[in-house]
Parts: sequence; structure tokens; C-alpha cells
Amino acid sequence: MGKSYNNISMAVIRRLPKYHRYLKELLDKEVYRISSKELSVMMGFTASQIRQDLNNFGGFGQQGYGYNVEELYGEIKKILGLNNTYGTVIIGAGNLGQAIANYANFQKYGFNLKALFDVNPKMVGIKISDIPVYDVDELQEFTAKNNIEIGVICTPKEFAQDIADKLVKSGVSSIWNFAPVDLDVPEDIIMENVHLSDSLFILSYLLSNNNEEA
Amino acid sequence: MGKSYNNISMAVIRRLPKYHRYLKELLDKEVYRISSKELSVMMGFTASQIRQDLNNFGGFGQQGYGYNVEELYGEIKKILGLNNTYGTVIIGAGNLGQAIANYANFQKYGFNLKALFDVNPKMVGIKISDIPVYDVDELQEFTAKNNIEIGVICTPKEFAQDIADKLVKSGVSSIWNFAPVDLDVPEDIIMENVHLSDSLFILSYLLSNNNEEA
DNA sequence: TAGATTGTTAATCGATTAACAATC
DNA sequence: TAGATTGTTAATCGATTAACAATC
Repeated sequence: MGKSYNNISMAVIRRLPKYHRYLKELLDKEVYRISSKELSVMMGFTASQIRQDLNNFGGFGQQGYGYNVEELYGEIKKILGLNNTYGTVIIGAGNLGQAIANYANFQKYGFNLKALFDVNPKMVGIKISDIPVYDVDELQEFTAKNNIEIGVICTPKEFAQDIADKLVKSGVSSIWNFAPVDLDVPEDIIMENVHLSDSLFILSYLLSNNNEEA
Repeated sequence: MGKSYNNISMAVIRRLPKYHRYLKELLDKEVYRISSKELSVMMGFTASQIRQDLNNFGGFGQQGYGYNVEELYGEIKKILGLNNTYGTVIIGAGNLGQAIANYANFQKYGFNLKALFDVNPKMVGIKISDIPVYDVDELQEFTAKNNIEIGVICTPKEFAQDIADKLVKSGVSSIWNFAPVDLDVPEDIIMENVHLSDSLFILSYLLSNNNEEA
């Protein structure tokens, strides 16, 4: 099952996927060895921060040498839990739900998409990337029966809380929420939000306040 | 043109859209007055942090009373630059590009979508939410001529850097990037990333390391 | 071995929280 | 006026950076 880490700060955790991305890229370029200094130039973190971050999880480097890219990539992948598989469903088969369903990489990293759900009768019954779309009325039963761990909410915001409640009742352990609201769930449920409009509004802020220094 | 703020920490800026959301919600519920204490309960920030955050931009409250919701909402909206309008284009008219084009709220907040661009000849010429889809070859000319300030990149990651280069050359001041890569742009270009897979990987991390305290 | 670079401790910096005088 | 709650300063906490001994 691999080691399990606690008390790692969210600041560190939120940097892990970036390490994963850059190490993958290095591996694709057949770079097999890298120092924290070199990585720092590529990634825009300090070398010190990189060494601190990695040492939260173990000593993956070697003095005088640096890090073995392949090994480190493997470790980060393991730490991120990408060697596991997770039963996943998407609720809301509109453009956003379809975009996620079609993103093949997610399947590759163990997110095993089992079904989409929608209210639109025209969608129900069709397949998207080979995954069936069911009526949202069947969500609870399907989720409970099929060992679903991740529910992805791609509905309009009005329905998001209701869907979240149903997901929780049928036993999911986590929700990936794209609706532009904060959802109320028991505290043992893992909630990761993607608030697109928040992101756009930050862009807007920076755009309208970008007068450099005096 | 409104005031312009500098030296505000990104930690504060990234909280602003959440204030905007909650104040909008209060306004819709016809709540006209709120204290930092009450807001703190709703939003999960400390009352102290809320007062600190808001005071970066001015004293919007009144001792002994709290904040006028309508006024504060208006101020936050102004601070976020949501009273301006921004010429916007989307590159990549696949599911994700379409999802963004269809999200009516963005138009409402001043993001004036002028065109989508795609390489797929089947897409070129059609309209999405009344917005035309052009061939990506026309991107530079269109962007330069139509005063576009925001380019939204919804292409596969292989094309993202090339598109970013073209956007920069034709004069956009900011990029909203959905491709799962970090793009290289001049430092005066504002870049806001939405790395969906990073977010999913964080969910995965939390899922595979969620053994509570010992 | 000498040079390089890690792992790790200590110092610094920044962000959050607490406290309270000002004042509505 | 008395009570409430802000704006703001001071204290604390946490995260980042610097430094360097350990060691490959």
C-alpha cells in the first residue's frame, strides 16, 4: 500500500504535482540525473525549497550527485497516490463533464471513470469516450454498488449541494467540485475545488491593477 | 478608472473572489449588514483576517455596526476589476473551450468574448453561443485588430506555447491557460493557470494519505 | 582525494491571529 | 450613554531561505 504521510503542510502538497510534471518532462527528454540547483532554474523554486520539500518524504538524493530522475519521478508518483486506482463518476455531462471524460490522461493515472450522469434525457443512454451516461436518478444506487471513491461535480451551481449530499450518502470518500460554490460535506470527505470564475477574477484583478512600481 | 493597488500579497488577492461570492449570496438573500464575525462563520476565515484583508483596500466598515453588504460587494467588485470590460478570445474550441464560451456569467462580468479559434475545419465557420469560430491561422491578425486583452488557451499542451507566443506578439496583456504546462512569456504578461490535473493529483494525494492522527 | 551536492539545522521573512483603543 | 465592532498595532505562528557539516 505504500507509506502514508501526515502533517505535511498544504503548501508543500500543492507543489507536488508540479514536481511530477517537470520530472516526467525530464524523463521524456532522457535526462537521468538532476540537482536541486538545476531543478530550481527550471521550476522557479529555490534549490533550498526543493530539498526541503523532498525531504518531507524521504532522502531521495545522494550527496555530490543529485537526484536520479527516474527514481524521484517514481517516488513522487507513489506519494501522489497515482499507483492506486479510483472508481470515479462524473455528474453533469455538459461540455465540462465531457471535457474531463475525454481527457485520456486521467484514465492513465488510475482514475477509473465508470459512468457519467445527467438530467437531460437526450444525453441519457449515449456514450462519451466509451463511458455510458445514465440518468441522474440512478446516481446513488450506481455509486454505492460500484465502489466509487471520487465524484466529479460538473453541474450548475444550483444542483451541486444536492449532488454532493447524494454522493456522500452513497459512500464516496472525495469530491472534485467544479461548481462555483463551496459545498457542505462531513469533515472526513476530501473536497478539492476548481473554481474557474475565481481564477478568472484573479486575472481580472491583476489586469486592472498592474501598474508596476510607481 | 478607479484606484489601483500594489504590494498586496497574493495570499490576500486569492481570497478576494471568495469574498465576492459570499457577498453576492448575502445580497441575493437580502442581508444588508454583516460583521466580520458573522462573515467568519460563513466563510471559514477568522474575523481578524477578514478585517485585515479588507483594510488593505480601505476602511469599508463602521465601528459598532459592521459592513454594509451592498457597499462592500460593490467595492470588491471594483477592486477585482469587474466593472471594466476585456476583449477576450478562446483558442481551442473543443469541450473545454466550449464550456468556457457557454458560461454566461463571464460575459456578465465584462469578459467580452469576441471569437474562438480552432484547427479543426469542421469547427471553423460555426458559432458557439453566438460567437464565431475562426481558423487558428487568423488568430494573430484578429487579436491585433480587435483590441484583445485576454487569450484563453484550451488547446492540447503541445500547441500551447506556440499559441502563447502568437498571443503575446499580437498584443494581449494576459493569458488564462488551461493547458497542463507552464508557459514561457515576457514578465509583463499576466499569466493565470488552471492546471486541472494538478488539482486532481492533489485530490489523489489526500485520498491515499488520509489516515487521521495515528 | 577533491569537488559537488545533499540533508538538516538555524535565521529570516511573511502571513495569520490576538488584542485593544478608537469610535459609531 | 452603553454596547458593539471596526481599524490597526503587536505577538505569534508557519513557511521560506540561508548556511554548512555530512558524505557520496
